[in-house]
Amino acid sequence: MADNAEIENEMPRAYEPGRVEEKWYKFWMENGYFTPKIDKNKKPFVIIHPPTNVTGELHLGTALTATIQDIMVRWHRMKGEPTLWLPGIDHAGIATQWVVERLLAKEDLTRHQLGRDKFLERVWDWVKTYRHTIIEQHKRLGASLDWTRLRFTMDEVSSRAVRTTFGRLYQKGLIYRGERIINWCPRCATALSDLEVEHQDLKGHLWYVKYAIVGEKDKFITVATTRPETILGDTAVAVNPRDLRFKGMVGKKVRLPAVNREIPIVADEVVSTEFGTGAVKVTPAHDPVDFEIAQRQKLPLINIMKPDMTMNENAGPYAGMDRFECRKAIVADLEKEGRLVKIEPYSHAVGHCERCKTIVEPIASRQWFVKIEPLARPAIEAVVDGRIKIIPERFTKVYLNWMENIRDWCISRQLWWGHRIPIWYCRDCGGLTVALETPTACVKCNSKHIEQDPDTLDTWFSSALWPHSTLGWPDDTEDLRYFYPTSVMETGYDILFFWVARMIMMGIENTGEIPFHTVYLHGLIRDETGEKMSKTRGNVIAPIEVMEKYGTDALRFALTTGTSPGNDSRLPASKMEAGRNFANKLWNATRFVVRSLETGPEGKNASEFPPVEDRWILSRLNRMIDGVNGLMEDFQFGEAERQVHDFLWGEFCDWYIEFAKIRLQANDDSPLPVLADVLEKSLRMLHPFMPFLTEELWQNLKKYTQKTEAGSIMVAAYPGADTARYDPAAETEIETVREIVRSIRNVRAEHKVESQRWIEATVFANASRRASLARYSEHIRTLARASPVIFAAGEPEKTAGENTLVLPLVGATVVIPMASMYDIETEKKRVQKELEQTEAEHARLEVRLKDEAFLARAPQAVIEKERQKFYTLDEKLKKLKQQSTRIQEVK
RNA sequence: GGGCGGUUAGCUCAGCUGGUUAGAGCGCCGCGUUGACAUCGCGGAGGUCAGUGGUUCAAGUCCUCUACCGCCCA
Repeated sequence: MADNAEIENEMPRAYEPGRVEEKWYKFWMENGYFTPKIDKNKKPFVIIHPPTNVTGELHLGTALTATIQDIMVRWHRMKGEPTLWLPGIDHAGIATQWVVERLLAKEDLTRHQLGRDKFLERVWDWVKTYRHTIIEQHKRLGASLDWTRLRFTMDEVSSRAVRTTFGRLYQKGLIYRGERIINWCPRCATALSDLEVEHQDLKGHLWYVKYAIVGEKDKFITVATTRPETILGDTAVAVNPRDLRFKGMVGKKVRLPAVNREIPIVADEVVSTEFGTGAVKVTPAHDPVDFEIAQRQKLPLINIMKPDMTMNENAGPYAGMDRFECRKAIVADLEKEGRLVKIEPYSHAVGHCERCKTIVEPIASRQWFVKIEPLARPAIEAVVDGRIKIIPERFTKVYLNWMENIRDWCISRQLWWGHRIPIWYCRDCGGLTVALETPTACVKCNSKHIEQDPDTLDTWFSSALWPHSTLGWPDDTEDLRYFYPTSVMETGYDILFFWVARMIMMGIENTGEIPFHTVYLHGLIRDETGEKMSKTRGNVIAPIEVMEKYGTDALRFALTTGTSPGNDSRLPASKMEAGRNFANKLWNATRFVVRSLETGPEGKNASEFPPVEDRWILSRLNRMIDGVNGLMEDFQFGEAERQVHDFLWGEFCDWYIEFAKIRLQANDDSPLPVLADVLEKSLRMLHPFMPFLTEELWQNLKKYTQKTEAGSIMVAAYPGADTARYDPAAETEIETVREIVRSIRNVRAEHKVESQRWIEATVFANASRRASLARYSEHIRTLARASPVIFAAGEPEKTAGENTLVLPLVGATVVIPMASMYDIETEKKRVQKELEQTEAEHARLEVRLKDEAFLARAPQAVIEKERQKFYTLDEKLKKLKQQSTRIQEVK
């Protein structure tokens, strides 16, 4: 086993993440732990990392994605499964091209001046730099990705998968070229798919414009529009056939203002009688609904805009104006001509480019589309029949709803950066050649005059293939055979349609199998005030800065602890602090254990009959292990992490270590093996969440415990619960001890006893309990600062002297004679309050236990539990009542 | 217009298939540097679980309706 990572001899007083993180990542890499060994007898666990956008620095969303995936992957790896986590980077067509164009702009250059090839060279340069950054940042996060299998969406293998898929779909008739309404982003100068458009309600106006009816003097029909500039592209006016207001109008013609074109009035079911006047203008080249009307009514399309959204020659006098300028101009003209009937304020949803937020223009254009319905059908089935499970479950409905109403996918982009469409047009015969390898001649006529389609494919086309293309598809590789179908697809719920849905469709289409059996969707990270983080808002937290300030494990802890799948979460600094504090707490607990082991070798004095506290912590440990394993299986990582945290801090540190100190200080080494064992197992439990810290501590501990062969905690076994260690008797007993200690601490605090002062305590309990509790007199003495601690039999209320505090507990009664610190008023209040609380609960239980329905219908175990509770409470209540009466007499 | 989620302590959130006196972190109040840890310890205050009606022996948890906030789709 490699042993090239150094542990410092002396552990510093505080955890310093900066000193250990890099060292361990290097150690893991050098030992090849991230690369799985293919073992045909074992079922692998596989996560294909959804490719990270190459334009960005690591942001919190990617940090969260990586952290959750790393948790799953490290956990499965520790369970001994061959585990593959495959990293990927996405070329991000539009975003990357934009970034590089902006860089060029600083040199006063455009991509057109540079030319396609030179431009692509520049993009590649840029991509290489940022690809490196992203990789380094993932390493910094501790992500145990198999870097030997790193893939980029534009590399050789992925590109071949893209071309192959395109070719197959084309041959099957599922890819076609057609003139349809697409979303045009004038800023990006490309078509977008429907998914890449964000709808936003904008306050605008509704203009009522009257069109003159041809051949009928002074007769008009009035239409309402939110976009008067599109009047120039109208090819009809449409009304609902059942709308009596327009009876007799259908078939007549109207004359368009501004361009003086004659267009028909048509009847179409789709027209709402509620909207505007009931008559709408039809601009088929600039509106999806109008486009459909035009298809049905056989109306011509008139495109009135150029790609940069200035008006073209069809706009007549308005040619050359920008679309918004044109709107103003045309409204002014209509007004002048008296054609404007009225203007109403009106808000409506306007599409914006998801990338650059520019208002998109719906425009009829010739583009490539995927006929999606045949692909969607099997993808729907896979989820409906449960082969693919979505977590959290509620997103199943969202997925199905989208899938069932899916529309054809516009896949061509007027970009240079991306997978160029593998279609060649023949200048001679007009035929199309679709090819895997760049062809030299037309397949139809063998002409050499062929030219490749200038456009590229939607970036999401290549990411849709990701789960199989990364494993070598279309080749029949060993990786593909062994690792596909993969296990889990983990990503944010905002990517459900972009990635997950399309991966399922394409995975099934290309391989005949589902790409993964589980989809795990996490929520979005918001800032302290609940706002979505964005560069424009300036509220972005850089993960690197957080890692530098608090440590990587603290960030991972903050991102995941106590969160639940699919729910958004906020990330205030206090959460990072909590992570850092926990790391430091654990560091110091380990430091204590390690130091103790240095002086007393482990196991030397291991007792054959371990003290109850040892049995207690082992019982608690195994219950925690059992609970955590169950939660992990159930994908409840946030809750699992919280339970490890609570056990380590609240039980191991707060109580067991304190108990252990008592024996250690008496030169009894017997707690050492328990300290080491519980800590070591807990570290393993925590490792998937906080990998750096746990490795550093585990290696420190390992010097004194030779139990494991593993060279690293990340390949040590994930603990399973040893139910033989469950020990209810020990748990009850220690709970009583803790209760006694807490009760004494409580009165000390309430009565403001000086911390240095020792107070007497007498513990009353029944004989058997007394015998076991007596062993804890030293514990109670030390932890509650009580001395002497006396154990007594009999009725505390009778035995106790006048000037005493009586603290009735569930397992015992503590009596404290403390005349010196006695504050009768405080004590009266305390007793009164406790009496009230106990009475309320007592009454509640009494009612329940008298309820025949409860006795008849509740399970026996529940009834018995409630009855026990009632008895102990009843006893406590009696004691409290006596105490209350007694205390009222004291002046 | 259709759908989904949220509403639990001052703040941010857990609370799985209904069953201890509803938890955590932060904040707040009081005390405290005894050899793991002040990035800490001990104690405490603080909640009619948004409202309404119902199912049940039993509801924060299941169902109905309502209000407010947020998101997705059209």
